[in-house]
Amino acid sequence: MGRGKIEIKRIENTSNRQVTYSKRKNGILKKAKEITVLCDAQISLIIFGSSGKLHEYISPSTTLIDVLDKYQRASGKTLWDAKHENLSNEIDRVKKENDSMQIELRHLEGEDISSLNYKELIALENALENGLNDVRQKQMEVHSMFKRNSKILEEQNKELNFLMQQHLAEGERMLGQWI
Amino acid sequence: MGRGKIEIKRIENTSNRQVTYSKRKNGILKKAKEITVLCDAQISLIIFGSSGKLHEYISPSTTLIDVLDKYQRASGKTLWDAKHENLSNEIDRVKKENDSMQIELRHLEGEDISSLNYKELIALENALENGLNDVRQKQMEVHSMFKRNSKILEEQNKELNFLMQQHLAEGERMLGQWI
DNA sequence: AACTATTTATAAGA
DNA sequence: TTCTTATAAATAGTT
Repeated sequence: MGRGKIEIKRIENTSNRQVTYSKRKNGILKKAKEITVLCDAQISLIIFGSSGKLHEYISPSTTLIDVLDKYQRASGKTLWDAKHENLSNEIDRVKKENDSMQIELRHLEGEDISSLNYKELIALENALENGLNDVRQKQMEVHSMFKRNSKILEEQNKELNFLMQQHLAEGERMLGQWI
Repeated sequence: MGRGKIEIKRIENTSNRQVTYSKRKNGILKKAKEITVLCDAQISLIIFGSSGKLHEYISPSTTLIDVLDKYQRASGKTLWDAKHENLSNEIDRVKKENDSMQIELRHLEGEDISSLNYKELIALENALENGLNDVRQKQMEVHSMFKRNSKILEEQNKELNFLMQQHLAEGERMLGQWI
């Protein structure tokens, strides 16, 4: 149907392929319209060119969803449910991720640690100590900043000396409990 | 395209209409196949004749679901029903939960704490200290258990006394840095 | 984007 | 339905 006969195989020349696509796309859309009018068929035609551009035809007085519903009933294949299952699986996956994070969080917050063995307990302690060190270092950085700019450092120093005494006493007390 | 030209309007004669449907249905299916091969287009064609019989063509190496997914993305139209929307929403919700837990975890592990303000830093420190206390208390419980059953307690005690001296010295050192 | 020689699809008939 | 065939329609290659 043209100056020459062509084989039905991929057209390698890109611009040729695009021109042919454009022509035949119009052709098939026209055919789709004609068959719906002539034979009152119900039709859904969705085309993506290699560029990814969408072209569609849905017969009038219906919707794609109607066609797909009818398709499911007629073919016995499931469309929504298959999609549905994929989503459910993703939810399960994310929820499991969630649960394990929740457990880790609870452990870091000191809850449910009875279930841990000694090795896990040590690892948890290390994680907490590291975290605490980082936080305290950060606090110290913040504090240094204040220090440079503050005139009331002396007052604070006094108070902190007092607190230090308490800390030391507390340290003594805790050390007594250590074993 | 035939012995005579026909108007594109419904063919009233039923058997004529069915014959034409059958011919044109084959024609459009052939056209659909050809355009996918020639232009590597992705295509979904679903036809219901007036008798209700289903005919379809889906381009090879894809599925109707793939095409419909792509269709949704390209057209912005929603095909999946409310059930789907609910599931999608749940995924979003759970993923958000996930993200905030992840952030919290990272903070407890001492990462990304630069973004916290001082108040948040204090709260984090408290959380970590509480966690650490709980963990250490648990460790102490474990230790007590050992203690009751162990003969080498004396040796450990000596070592711990030594460690205590270091701890106190360290406490002094840290307190010096505190301001 | 038009043109046109050919191929292809198909309407009508058998 | 299927085959045949005259004719309409689609389109490949060209400009």
